[in-house]
Amino acid sequence: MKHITIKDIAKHLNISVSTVSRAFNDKYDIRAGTRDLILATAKEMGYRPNPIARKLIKQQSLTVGIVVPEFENAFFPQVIIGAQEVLHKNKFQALVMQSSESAEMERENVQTLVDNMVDGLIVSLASETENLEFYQELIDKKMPIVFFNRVSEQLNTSKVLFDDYKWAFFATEHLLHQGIKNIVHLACPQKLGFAINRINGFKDAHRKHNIEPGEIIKCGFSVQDGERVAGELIAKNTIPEAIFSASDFSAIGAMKIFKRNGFKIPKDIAVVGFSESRLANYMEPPLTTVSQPTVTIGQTAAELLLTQLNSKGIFVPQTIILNGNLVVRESSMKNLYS
Amino acid sequence: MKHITIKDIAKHLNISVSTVSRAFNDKYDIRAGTRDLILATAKEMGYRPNPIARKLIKQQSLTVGIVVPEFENAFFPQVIIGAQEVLHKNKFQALVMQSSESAEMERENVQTLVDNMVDGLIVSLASETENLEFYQELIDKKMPIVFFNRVSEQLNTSKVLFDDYKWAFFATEHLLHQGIKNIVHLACPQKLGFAINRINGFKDAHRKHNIEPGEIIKCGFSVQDGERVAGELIAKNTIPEAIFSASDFSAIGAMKIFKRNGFKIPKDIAVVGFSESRLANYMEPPLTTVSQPTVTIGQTAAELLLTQLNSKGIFVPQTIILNGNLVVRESSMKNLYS
DNA sequence: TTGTAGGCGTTATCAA
DNA sequence: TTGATAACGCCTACAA
Repeated sequence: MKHITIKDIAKHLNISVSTVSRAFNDKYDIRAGTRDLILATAKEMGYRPNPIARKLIKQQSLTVGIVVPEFENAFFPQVIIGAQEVLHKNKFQALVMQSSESAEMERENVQTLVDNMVDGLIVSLASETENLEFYQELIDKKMPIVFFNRVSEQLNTSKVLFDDYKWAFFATEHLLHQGIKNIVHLACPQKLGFAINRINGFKDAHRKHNIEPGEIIKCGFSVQDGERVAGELIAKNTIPEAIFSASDFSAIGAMKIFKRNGFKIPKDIAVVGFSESRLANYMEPPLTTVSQPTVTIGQTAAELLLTQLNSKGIFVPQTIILNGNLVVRESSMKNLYS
Repeated sequence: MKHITIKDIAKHLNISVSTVSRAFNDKYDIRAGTRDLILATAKEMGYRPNPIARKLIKQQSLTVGIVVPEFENAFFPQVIIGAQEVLHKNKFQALVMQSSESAEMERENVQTLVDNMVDGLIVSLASETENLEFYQELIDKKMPIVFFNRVSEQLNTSKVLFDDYKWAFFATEHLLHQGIKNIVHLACPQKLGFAINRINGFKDAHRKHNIEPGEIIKCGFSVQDGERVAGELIAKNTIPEAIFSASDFSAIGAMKIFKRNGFKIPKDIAVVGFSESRLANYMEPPLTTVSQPTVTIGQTAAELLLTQLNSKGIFVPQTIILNGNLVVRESSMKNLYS
């Protein structure tokens, strides 16, 4: 495809390319008349400045790379929308890449973005693999990076996090307050930094109420994982009074199996999920879950990155911990029926 | 961030930049020894070819732009994953942009991608607005574009479509076969090309069985739209024996309201959705729906685009219509209970 | 206020 | 087989 260039306009108007260039960069001296003429004919000829050429010469791209482990679930797309919104307002463009939960693909993606001269990166780690040196090297080379949600303690950058401890605590307490004493926790893979925070929240809520915490079962993120665990509990005949799951999907899977085996939710087993999924509100019964401020996470990450980009010189990484809320629905309201 | 360049290597090795360049482009004559030396030191120095500079001189970017109206739902992300897979195998990179269902933003996105010298575009229209001339101009300028899912008949390009007519027909027939005679269709916004195909499938299935089609109600894509319509049906006391909805979400909303008002699904009202959402299988009862081959749609679109990119010279646009299947679940099996 | 010329990191055409 | 050199489209001293 043929692109109109600054040269075409210069030739057409019989002036020099630098004058044309100046018309598109206000900061230079140029007669208003000629500028208007240039702008007008440029528009007429369908000229658009070539960002590629600009990137090359300015050594900055006005582009930010966003790398997420997946965008199959609602969480990351919403974060991306938040980030894009802020970036767009600040004349920045977002390049989005997803890593399909693969550390290798994540590395490739980041590399591609760096090669393409992004000015900064917003990243959520696919997993806590050893490729941290790779990030450390980038950071050493002064590449601004903001991590969110899935971060590493070892990397000294700005971060946007959710207060997993607190909301796991509250979610657990919400069950304890109803007099429930036997809660099983379906925990996320421990590789993910927040898993331990959710576990600690679960434990400490019990401690506060002087109740022995129930079993903590390792469990994946998926519906299938929840189904499997519920199946095992039924097989062992160790049915808890409540389930607090670190993911909505495993909660939903567990709920499905329990219901299929004749248990009533929440009467026999109360269920609380985590990380408000689109499904939660349409479950039977609707699922109580912790809602994270997804869009705000994205906005905040973008803002932190822009701050860093604008701070010529010294910059101190910040960690921002965002708040959420517990969306109480029927699945956890045991005393409705008591 | 400082990038190592071809010059740094040339200086380091005391050779010319052209020799270094050649080492990275096999097709040129270069002594194996020097090439290996260059490649080795390049690696050591952390050099990576700058794709930006390459794009500029080669006038091709090995990059494809993908523009979708949204990626909140599962559909588009899956299509994107399919497209990325094929592109990646062919050394192409995908730049993904979403338009939040806004024609204006879509135009901006496409423009940005074109400015960034993408070699081609894969697009699903946000809506059937008048900005079609914009696309027509691009097509006239020889920009390869493949549309999918939401397309326009006016644009003569390759397209990837789903056989909406056929599957609406089958879905309707699945209800009629059970002896259901009074089916209401919740139709998509007519602006979307496939809405009319689904409506025609619905009508023709009735025609085949010599049954008068039930009411066709205009309805949006969302859960709320389905809730509203169900509410209206209840208010008017015109409860159908079945609902065939052109979207899973409106089906789910309708189901929710019907259930809340004491109707049993599928006993009182059978429900069929469209476009397999992640929720469908976890509804109560699980929702019967038409499943589209999302990943294949993306793969096919990418393949069509690559074909066009490789076809130096004459190229004839193709339209590929993909097949799906009806996932029958409990929500539509009325005769289970009769 | 405008033009000339050099350069951003590559590739490609010539000579050598 | 290698090296100068001119592009690609744009920006920006410096000169005019």
